[in-house]
Amino acid sequence: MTIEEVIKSTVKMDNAKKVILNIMYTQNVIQDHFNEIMKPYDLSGEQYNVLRILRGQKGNPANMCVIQERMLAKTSNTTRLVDKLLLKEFVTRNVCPDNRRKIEVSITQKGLDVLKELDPKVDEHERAFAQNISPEELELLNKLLEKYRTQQN
Amino acid sequence: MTIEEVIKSTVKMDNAKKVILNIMYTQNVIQDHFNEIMKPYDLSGEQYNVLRILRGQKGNPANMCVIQERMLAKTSNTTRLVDKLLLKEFVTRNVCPDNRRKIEVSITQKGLDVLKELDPKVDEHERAFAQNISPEELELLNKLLEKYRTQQN
DNA sequence: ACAACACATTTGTATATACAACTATTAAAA
DNA sequence: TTTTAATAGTTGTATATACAAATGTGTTGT
Repeated sequence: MTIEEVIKSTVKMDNAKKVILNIMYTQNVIQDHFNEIMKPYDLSGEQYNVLRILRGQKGNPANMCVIQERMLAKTSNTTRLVDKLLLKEFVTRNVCPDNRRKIEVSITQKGLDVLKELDPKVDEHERAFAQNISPEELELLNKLLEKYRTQQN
Repeated sequence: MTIEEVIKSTVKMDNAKKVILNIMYTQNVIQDHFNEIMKPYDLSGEQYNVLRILRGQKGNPANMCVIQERMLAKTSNTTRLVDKLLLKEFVTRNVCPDNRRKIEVSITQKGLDVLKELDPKVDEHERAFAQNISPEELELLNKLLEKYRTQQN
């Protein structure tokens, strides 16, 4: 399905506009698919993302600002995401003893367990899309996207 | 900047995962840039999108479900987006005389004026990203994205 | 020591997304 | 004709995004 078909556009668009719409729409499709996976676990995509970052810390706690800078959506509100994860007992939150401005967030065993259960489903989600194109095209797509979003002043 | 640098990942990711993150992140970058343009006009990206669809009707009103199906985010709440546009007097809303379940939404002159003022800025926004890659690469990117999101059962 | 500033995080407010439940209207079936 | 079902849109609730203001803590300069 072309992007024109998706938005039922009758007029011809140039490629610059089409790429923007294609990226926006593809992101929507991916996110909807991902949310379907998370739904039975009562986790949002961004909550999952925070858990994944915490697991990546390999036992060390992470400050709020560390979590923030590793997230895709740079403006999301880490405090409130962590609040939700706390309620589900997937993380712990403590004031940093060295610097009382900082907060140490750690993933709990319960959080690790849910991630482990999700791992194969997330892998499958990633592979499902990737299988639509060849490995060479996959690599090309990565390169093009990285080049596309980098302002060449 | 590669996607690994963006999310400060230390571990190696495979291309399937990288493409997903690249698409999600690129969409974020585009959207942030677009929101910057809309900000002085007190319009959100989705509100702009609704106005653009209404202009595309060329004088004819659009039902709520027509607007809905032409939007990128298929789950967004058209009622409330139109509410906001009504307050700004960018659209009108009337019950359809032939079928009282339906609503006819039309863009006002004030709405058309603000779109006209935005047109060059939106064009410039689209071109700014497109200029980072060649016209051939732009076309290839479109093809790859369309292929990528289409399940080949 | 104290003021001024920087830093880390939280809180408030508006908007948007996700999705289910609800209302009103029209169409179809019995 | 009455019931049932389908359609179009609205409303409610929870979560997330966007961004500014506020809070509390640490650091630096005088």
